[in-house]
Amino acid sequence: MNHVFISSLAKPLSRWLQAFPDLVHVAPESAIDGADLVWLDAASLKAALPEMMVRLQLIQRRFVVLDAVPDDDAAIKAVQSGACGYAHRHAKPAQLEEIAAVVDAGGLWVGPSVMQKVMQISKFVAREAASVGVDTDLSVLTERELAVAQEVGKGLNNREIAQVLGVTERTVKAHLTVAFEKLAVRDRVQLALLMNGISI
Amino acid sequence: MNHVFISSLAKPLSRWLQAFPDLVHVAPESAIDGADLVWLDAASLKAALPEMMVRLQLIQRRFVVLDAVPDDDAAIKAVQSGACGYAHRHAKPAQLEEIAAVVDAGGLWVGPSVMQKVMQISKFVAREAASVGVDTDLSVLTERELAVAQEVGKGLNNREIAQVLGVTERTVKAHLTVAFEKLAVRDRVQLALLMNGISI
DNA sequence: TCTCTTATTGCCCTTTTGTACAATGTACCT
DNA sequence: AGGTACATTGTACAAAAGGGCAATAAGAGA
Repeated sequence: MNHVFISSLAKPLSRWLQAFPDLVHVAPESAIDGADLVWLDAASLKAALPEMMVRLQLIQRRFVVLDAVPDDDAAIKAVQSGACGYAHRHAKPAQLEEIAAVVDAGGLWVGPSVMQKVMQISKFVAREAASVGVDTDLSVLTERELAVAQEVGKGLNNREIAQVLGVTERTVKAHLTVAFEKLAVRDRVQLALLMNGISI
Repeated sequence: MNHVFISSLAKPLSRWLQAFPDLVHVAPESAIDGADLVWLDAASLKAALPEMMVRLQLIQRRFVVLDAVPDDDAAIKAVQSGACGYAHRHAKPAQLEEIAAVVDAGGLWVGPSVMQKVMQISKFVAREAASVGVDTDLSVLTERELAVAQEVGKGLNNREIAQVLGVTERTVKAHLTVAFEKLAVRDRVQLALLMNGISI
């Protein structure tokens, strides 16, 4: 994993180096090509932070904000600006690695108190956001289960799916039974809707 | 680390065992003394889950909720009830281990979809213009046929639709038969997609 | 009044779906 | 070599969906 730390410091904190010996440390104006994860040092970036976050969000780059003060409100603001994590800049190397692992797995890392506040905010929006269609985690499905599910999403019946995939109808049913359980839907109608990004 | 899995299953899922070979698997009524981390299988615990969470929160025991449903509302609710994590019960062993590590480090673990919703809070308003949808000619349907079709579009089955509309299942079928013919679709799956603006 | 449409439901039937309980074979990993 | 996940298929069964035939009822209109 490729870590890029952005700060106005002369050199990165030793803790950062300890966690990621191969990290790249750059100034605010520098390019960040090829970075898997960007770490922003809010304490030294100061006023440049918001603009920096907007830029990273636009190019869909995952980033974590490191702050001198564990301020919940700042954390929420960071997450709303697209941050995948918010932590103390003096966090222990082990914790930094932890955060990197979580973010790499597609997760969001913030402290417990912050998370509760974030949850409060998102509670109201959750339903509406769901109606827009948030990506479902289809990675739980195997290749064949996914293939069958996609055909269901097109409106095909079992016989047609069997024909398309070159298997028997029984096999199609077997994949569907597992897919229903994994995606927690009741039947093919709900699966079809799910596959088209429609929340049930 | 001492893992205790609570479920109503006869034996733990193989994925759990793979992640934690030394796990302890117990029934809902059992004691959980000496557990470092408790995993609750929401899918099998069902209605007993909320009470279980309250109990664990009271004794300050760290716990993670495993659900068959990737439901973000449930995730938020779980965290608000004191859960340190919320994940899919079919999550891969590596992910379960990661969650355990995060929680052990005092963190909170939620999945990508919850994160996405949180991030979409600010963006949501801008996206409403995009939801226009292709207008199918639904005017050929009578009032009741349309009502039934709309419920199908939500993923309900005939019994539920009958209940909602206050008629018998037979009546629902009758309306559906006509609706299929008028809209030139074969079955309820295709109708459900059609009602959601998805071309077949 | 008589007709037409729509809504409703029953009985009975076929087809489709969905599951339970297996078994077989392959690939991969420890 | 043994374990596990995955894909595949079988038989058998239960549930749901779908439809044919037919009857009743309400409302709108010629």
